[in-house]
Amino acid sequence: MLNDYSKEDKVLLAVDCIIFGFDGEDLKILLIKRDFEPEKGKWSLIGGFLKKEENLDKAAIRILNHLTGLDNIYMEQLYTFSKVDRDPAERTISTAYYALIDIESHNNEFTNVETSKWFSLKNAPDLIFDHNRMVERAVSRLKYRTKTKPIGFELLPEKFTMLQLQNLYESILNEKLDKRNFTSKINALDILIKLKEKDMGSSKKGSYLYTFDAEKYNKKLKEGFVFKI
Amino acid sequence: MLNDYSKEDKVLLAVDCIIFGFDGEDLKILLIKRDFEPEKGKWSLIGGFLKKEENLDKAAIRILNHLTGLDNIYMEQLYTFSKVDRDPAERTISTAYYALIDIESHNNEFTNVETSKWFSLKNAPDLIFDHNRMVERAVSRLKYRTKTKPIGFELLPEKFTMLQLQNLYESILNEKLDKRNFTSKINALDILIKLKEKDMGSSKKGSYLYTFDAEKYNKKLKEGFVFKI
DNA sequence: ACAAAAGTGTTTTCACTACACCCATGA
DNA sequence: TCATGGGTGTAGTGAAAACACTTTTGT
Repeated sequence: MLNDYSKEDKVLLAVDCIIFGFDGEDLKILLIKRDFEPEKGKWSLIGGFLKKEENLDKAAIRILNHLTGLDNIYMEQLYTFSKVDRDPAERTISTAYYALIDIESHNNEFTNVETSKWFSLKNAPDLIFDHNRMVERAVSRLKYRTKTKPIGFELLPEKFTMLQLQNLYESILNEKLDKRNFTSKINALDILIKLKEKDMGSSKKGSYLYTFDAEKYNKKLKEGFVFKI
Repeated sequence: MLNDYSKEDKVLLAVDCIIFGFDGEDLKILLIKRDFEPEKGKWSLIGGFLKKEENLDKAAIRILNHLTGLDNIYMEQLYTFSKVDRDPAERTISTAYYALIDIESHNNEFTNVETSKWFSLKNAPDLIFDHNRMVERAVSRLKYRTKTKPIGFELLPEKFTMLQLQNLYESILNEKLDKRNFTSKINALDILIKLKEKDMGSSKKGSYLYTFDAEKYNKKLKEGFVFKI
């Protein structure tokens, strides 16, 4: 006996992406103005539909790349949203992914999408469908992840100052941190390389630049190291 | 302009359930022997397909109820698995849910499914498709949740002893805990009611029974209390 | 010389860990 | 009376939090 799959309902499976960015000040998300019905003209996450011959991770990468031109971006599956009437036009299920990108380094690559815009999380507009809930869930996942994995660096340029890193963590966790405690905690992790180079942009004295040492981090992981902030 | 949803691929969306139970000794999962092709005769999670007019949570509840008769069970969405050839018979996506049930109290309700069986996690058989990966992910989610939410109580009878609770945490976290430290940590949480009643089954002295005080817990939550073990 | 941001240590506090003996009871 | 599991407290250790002054340099 073969189970009769053919009797079962098939559905459209969408993928929506919450794209986080950081400009040194605020945590931001990238939104687009929808240029088709339903909800034309309202702000929305970028999204698309899963194709039969790809898996969800691939679909998310494709959709992100298609709308932003970006490649090689940190992405993670978040949750699958399935309220029956979530899309008034048609029964769709949506698997949400979130992505972390460094705004500064990729600023010029966005020219092909005139309708997209970065919003500070705090004053982002209302979104279509259940996209607000998706963003909420993404934010809380991001909080958790940054405490337990070094994914924060995905949001920063390759070289960054300790203060930028602290600002990033403060934006994500939405709380003030103590400068000395933060610095010594990060230094204790021993996964950054302190460069000879200084960033002279923000002060007369200048502040040292750091990079994330992925190789060292992975080596430490294998030895049982646990990232924790 | 309307986006042309009709050009997009539709897929079968399955729901698979990892059902955890606890018998006072070991953490267990409920599996069924598949009685249809493909993979007939092999062990598998219980599953079914999403129907057009229900959301995933409802589908998971329906599937669990249909195969076990159980109702009012803690369930949580885990992850959506989408490898292209995960089901050799047909392109399906599967959203996994995990459920927590108290084996003792529901032991008799399983009579309608002769092909289902509880397995200790440690010596569970190999499962079909990507179900092993689903179980792995469920176990690690369960570990995290039990540390940060009082969901462990879902796996115990309404009344339980401190030792049962400790055994449960030891099974889930897969490590030995210190009896005195565990007891005082739990007592410090102040979310259990110590009953006058004793369980005389396991010793001559008898051990006090407790129940989870959901009302108190919710009240404390509102006041900013953070559950942490 | 002074303004403005960078950089740096110590003390206190609190949570977590390790650890061992008496109690109550049924047989 | 003794064997069995139940129940309980304290001291020590280590991580996190609180906290302020000196350095550098461009203007």
